[in-house]
Amino acid sequence: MNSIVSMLRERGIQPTPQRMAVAEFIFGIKSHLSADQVLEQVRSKCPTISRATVYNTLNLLVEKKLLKAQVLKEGTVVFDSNVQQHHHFIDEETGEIYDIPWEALRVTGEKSLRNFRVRELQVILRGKRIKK
Amino acid sequence: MNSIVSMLRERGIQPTPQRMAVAEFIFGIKSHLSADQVLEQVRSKCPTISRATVYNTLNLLVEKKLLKAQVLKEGTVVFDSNVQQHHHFIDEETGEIYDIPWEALRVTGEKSLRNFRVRELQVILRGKRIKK
DNA sequence: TCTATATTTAGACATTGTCAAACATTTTTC
DNA sequence: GAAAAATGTTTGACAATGTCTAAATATAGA
Repeated sequence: MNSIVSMLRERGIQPTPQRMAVAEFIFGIKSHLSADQVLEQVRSKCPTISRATVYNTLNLLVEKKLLKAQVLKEGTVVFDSNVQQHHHFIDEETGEIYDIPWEALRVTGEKSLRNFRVRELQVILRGKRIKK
Repeated sequence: MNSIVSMLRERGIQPTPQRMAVAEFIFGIKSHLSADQVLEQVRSKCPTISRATVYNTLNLLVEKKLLKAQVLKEGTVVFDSNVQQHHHFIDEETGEIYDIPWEALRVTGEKSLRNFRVRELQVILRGKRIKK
């Protein structure tokens, strides 16, 4: 039985062909893509899908906590299939986004902030990725 | 002598009336506004200024390090007249952005990241601002 | 002043995102 | 089981953000 079908059904999402095409694509990659980049890729499997449906589906998956929308790039939201807490590194030359494991960094002091109830936090690092 | 005029001249920026209007406005507020919000406000002082000039001027001030462009809001860059290192808190209900002083938080571990040369970092906190 | 350079402008264009209406599906009623 | 109603899904058209160009305007230097 297709695991993505049950994943969607568990959250009360009807697995229409369009939604399946989007979900199968986005859960099959690790990169951080914009909605239009997802559209472009999904169209190769499902050429008639509309832009609005891709946007609707991605936002629905975010609402159902299967996906996370991240504000990391200028001008566009990117979608992250990693919904665990983690940080991000952005290569300033290429724009490429890399996940940094939660355990790699430690942030302290947010508990002492008066006037702010912190629900989540992340560190955004910028610099140059070093080719190994 | 007007301090903004000398500030611009020091960086080799000709202080035209349009640039002065943008600079006086943006350096006189603490909020984080988008280019179109700046346009709207500046037009009340200088009604004939064009959208392109506001975009050009803001980007020029960023290039000359008098302003920092921040990717904090979906869909638009915001401009921050605080160019010192600091963190940001975003109220998830209102979208309001608050500066968090650099000293309020401590981040450790970024020196040990293999494969990444970190040039700058900031913590992005999200939650609810508590009315005092 | 004349000339070269710098700046501003309106509008065209590209990209990202939203919305109301059209369309399809499921449920209810008989 | 068919028709009607309610619900859910998809779509094209539209709005907002940002960049670019070419023409007009302003400024600085000889």
